[in-house]
Amino acid sequence: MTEKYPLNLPQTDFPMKANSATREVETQKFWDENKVYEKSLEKRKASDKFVLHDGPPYLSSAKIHIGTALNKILKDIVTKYKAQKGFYAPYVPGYDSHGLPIETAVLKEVKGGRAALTPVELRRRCRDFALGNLKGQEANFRRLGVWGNWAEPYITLDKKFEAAQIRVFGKMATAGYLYKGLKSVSWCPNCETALAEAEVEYADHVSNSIYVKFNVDEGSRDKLPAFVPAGAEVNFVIWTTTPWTLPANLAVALHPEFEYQFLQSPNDGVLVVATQLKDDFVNKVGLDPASLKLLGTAQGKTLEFILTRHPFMDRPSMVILGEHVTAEAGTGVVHTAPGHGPEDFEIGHKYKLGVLSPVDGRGIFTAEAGKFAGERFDKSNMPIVEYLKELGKLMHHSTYSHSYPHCWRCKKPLIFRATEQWFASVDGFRKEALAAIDTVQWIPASGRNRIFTMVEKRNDWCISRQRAWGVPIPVFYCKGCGKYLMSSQSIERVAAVFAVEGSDAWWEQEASHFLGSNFPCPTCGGTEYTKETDIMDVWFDSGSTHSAVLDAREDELRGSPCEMYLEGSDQHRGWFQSSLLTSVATHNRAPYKTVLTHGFVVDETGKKMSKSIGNVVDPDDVIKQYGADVLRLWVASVNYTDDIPIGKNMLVQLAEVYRKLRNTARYLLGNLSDFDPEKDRVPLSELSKLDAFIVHRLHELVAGVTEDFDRYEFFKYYQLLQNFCVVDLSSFYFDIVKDRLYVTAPKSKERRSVQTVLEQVLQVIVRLLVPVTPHLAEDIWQFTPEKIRKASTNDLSVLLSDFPVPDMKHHNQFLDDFWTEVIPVRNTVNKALEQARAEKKIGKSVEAKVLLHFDKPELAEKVASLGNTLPSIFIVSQAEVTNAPGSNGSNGGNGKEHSEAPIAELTENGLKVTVLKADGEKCARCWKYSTKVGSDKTYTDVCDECAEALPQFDRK
RNA sequence: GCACGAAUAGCACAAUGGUUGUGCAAACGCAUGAUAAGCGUUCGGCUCUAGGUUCGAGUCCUAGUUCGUGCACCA
Repeated sequence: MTEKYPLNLPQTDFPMKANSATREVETQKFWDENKVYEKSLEKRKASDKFVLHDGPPYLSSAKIHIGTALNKILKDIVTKYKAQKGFYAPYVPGYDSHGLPIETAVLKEVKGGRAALTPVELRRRCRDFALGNLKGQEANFRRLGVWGNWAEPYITLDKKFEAAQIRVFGKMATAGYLYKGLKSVSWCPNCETALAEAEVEYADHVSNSIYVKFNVDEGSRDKLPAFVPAGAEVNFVIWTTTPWTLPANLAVALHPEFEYQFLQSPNDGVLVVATQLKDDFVNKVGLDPASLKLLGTAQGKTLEFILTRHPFMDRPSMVILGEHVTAEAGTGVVHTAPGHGPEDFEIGHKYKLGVLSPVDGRGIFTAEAGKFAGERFDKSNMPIVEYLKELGKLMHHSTYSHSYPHCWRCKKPLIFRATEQWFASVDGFRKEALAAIDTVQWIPASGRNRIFTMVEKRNDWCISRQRAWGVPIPVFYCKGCGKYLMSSQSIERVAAVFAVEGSDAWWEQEASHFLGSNFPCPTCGGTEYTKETDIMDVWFDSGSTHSAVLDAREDELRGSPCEMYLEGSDQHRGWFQSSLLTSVATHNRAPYKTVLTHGFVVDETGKKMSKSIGNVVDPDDVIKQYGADVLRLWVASVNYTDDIPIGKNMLVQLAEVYRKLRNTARYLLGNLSDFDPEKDRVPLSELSKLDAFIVHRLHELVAGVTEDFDRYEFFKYYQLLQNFCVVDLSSFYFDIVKDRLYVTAPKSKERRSVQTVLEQVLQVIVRLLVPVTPHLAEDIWQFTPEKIRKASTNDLSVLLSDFPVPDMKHHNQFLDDFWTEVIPVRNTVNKALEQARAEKKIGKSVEAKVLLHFDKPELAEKVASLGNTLPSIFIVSQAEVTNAPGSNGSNGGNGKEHSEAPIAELTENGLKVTVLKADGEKCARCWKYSTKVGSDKTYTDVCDECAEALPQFDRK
């Protein structure tokens, strides 16, 4: 194009295209090399702290998934914002490195399994595996733009961490909160270990449903009601969905208050079932109701102590009473196996039935199971059913779908198994824990009830695991008397060794290595010990971070309690709870002041993500295609308290918004290339109504987003910021002001006024972008002219800058009201112009002149008050208010009567807009139409304004 | 099964009990001096359903549906 006349076109090297794949990585390198995170801490080290304590992600995989990315990004948004607000806001990332899933994953690769390795070898492999995954996860996290102390993360396998954890255990032990006991616990036969409640999840499962007859023993005949005929065969009928637990059966339970019917059947003798369940039973089993004769009824409690014969084991099974028997399903006669159910265990204890648990750790029947010995529990369901059938004890067999407990790690069905385990007695400090919950701010507030009811109802915490990869339970057994040793001194000795040698020492060294040769047993005085072989539940590891990290790194993290824990809502039963319990047990306080939770990531249709459906979004792919900032923008755009959707469609839109933000910045930078704030700023009081309005809107924006960030409602920030950029700036202010920027003399006050506003906008926006899109913010900052950077803080990195503070002196209610009325006028004018355009009467709006006639004189006056700036508001060449006092010809019109006919007319909301062809000729420079074109002697094809401006341009 | 939460345009989010809105997307157009940009117009909603309170309900109440989360599960 011919550069005939000079213009002030935008000048900037800030690229329109983000090129995120390389540019973001460069930016991150810049932050690393310049130690921006460390500098931010240094700058704030004397300030109030805001410590967000990282919940450690589990190191079972080297790649993070989208939910983990979301979590880390949320944390980073919070810490970056708090740092900008002037807080000392360190972030120490952590990793959860022990535990069953890692051990299982490692063993999968070992030929010969567990037996092929010594515990120490196995542990070394687990360690390598975990640390390898750590590398991968760290790279993933850093690529997200998350800042923090990556050089010194915390890792639960760290020696000092382990020592601290042992000391937490010690404090709980000496407080009397830990004990060893025989209980029926959830057991994963696949993982060969006990599980805590938090590790159990329910999933649909198809079980065998069987009805089995328990024949009354001859010896108990006299205990039966009198109406039972002598010599009759009497059968209590139980229902169960786990045939494999029958070998462990020791009793049948009735409800003491239920009424039981004695039914004479044609082929099965006298059947005993609860009255309430009789119809259901008859129906399910397929008996003919007419063939049954009711002999009489008896209350459950009258039938206690009757002995029945176990259907296939040579022993009696006694009738006992229990309140846990329900009338919801089955027969009201409950098969009771104390070794395989918590309720059965308790009732068994009451009746002194003993505990029979004929299943080993791998789920294989032991010799106690008789003919089923050697069989895996789940493989023996059918053989047992077949056997019952053979014996004539089976009344009915079908399948039954219900939800059933599964191991949340390996996803396989669990069993209940009575074993000796270590427990933390939640009862011992439940009251304190509940009180501590109410000292915490839960966001959203429903989290409080969630954890409260969980803690209120939870049973003792089973903290022992029969595995190798973890921190050992630091307990010794006296060889002399067999009693266990768990004193503050003995535990401290373990901690001291671990701090130096790590917990491998437990497997490498003898007990004397810890206790010395003269540590007398408090019971018998013996000095020879063996070591406990169980390790601690990993939840105890991560539950100890408040001590092992917050307290242990007090210089850096200022100790427990910290300001915030921020995790997915599943952690109410996980980390939030384990941390709370250990913190309350040792310090009688919560380890956090605020707990913020988010929901789970789902696909765009609201479905859970799963590999089998193939709707999984990989954060890596998003970053490759769009960059980390777009992913971060996604995090900021959604209301994370509920399910959080993500998908292709959303990402495309987010990328658009990102581009809009980027181009907004590019416009600002381009038009500020020649602006020196020190010399060129125009005082606020001298700005036009339009310019001052944008400053006002900017102030409103800052006030709004500050509130949003303080409430952690980032999606509101996202909306506000986007609306400001699109509605206030791009389609309104930028569009209007372009002409002034490009056309007026470089140093003219009109142009400097706009630049004054643009500079303010830039200074604010670039800072508002920091928490969510730090790469973009930094990119903008690095392309900001030196003079403008100097005008604020001239920080090396924008991440070191302060968050803008809303400034009331920029608030202007008058202008707010004014433009609230005038902007709709502009919209109406746009519609009228569009009519003319649709009829091909005009192309650009500057080809038009508009006449405005208002029903309301006040509004006419208001609009007319914009004076000669009125045409620019509509981006037309001339605009007149025809019914405002004194408006005649003063608004860019030529004062003549309009000779041409209107090319479009529109009446709307009390405003009539008439569109005419613009008066005069097109100015060769500013492209507006003017009757003054040609009036200048030097510049013969331009308008008067251009002619006036041109001499002020430097000749090139 | 119980509890809690949610449901507004294709998508993301708004709306002190008072005319359902913003952006994106889509369609059409303008422009070509923010240019792999920009602007305009248009389209798009029985605010999940059914009742109720109210002068007036997206909003409050009741019941239900769907989704989600948590808890409990049948021995």
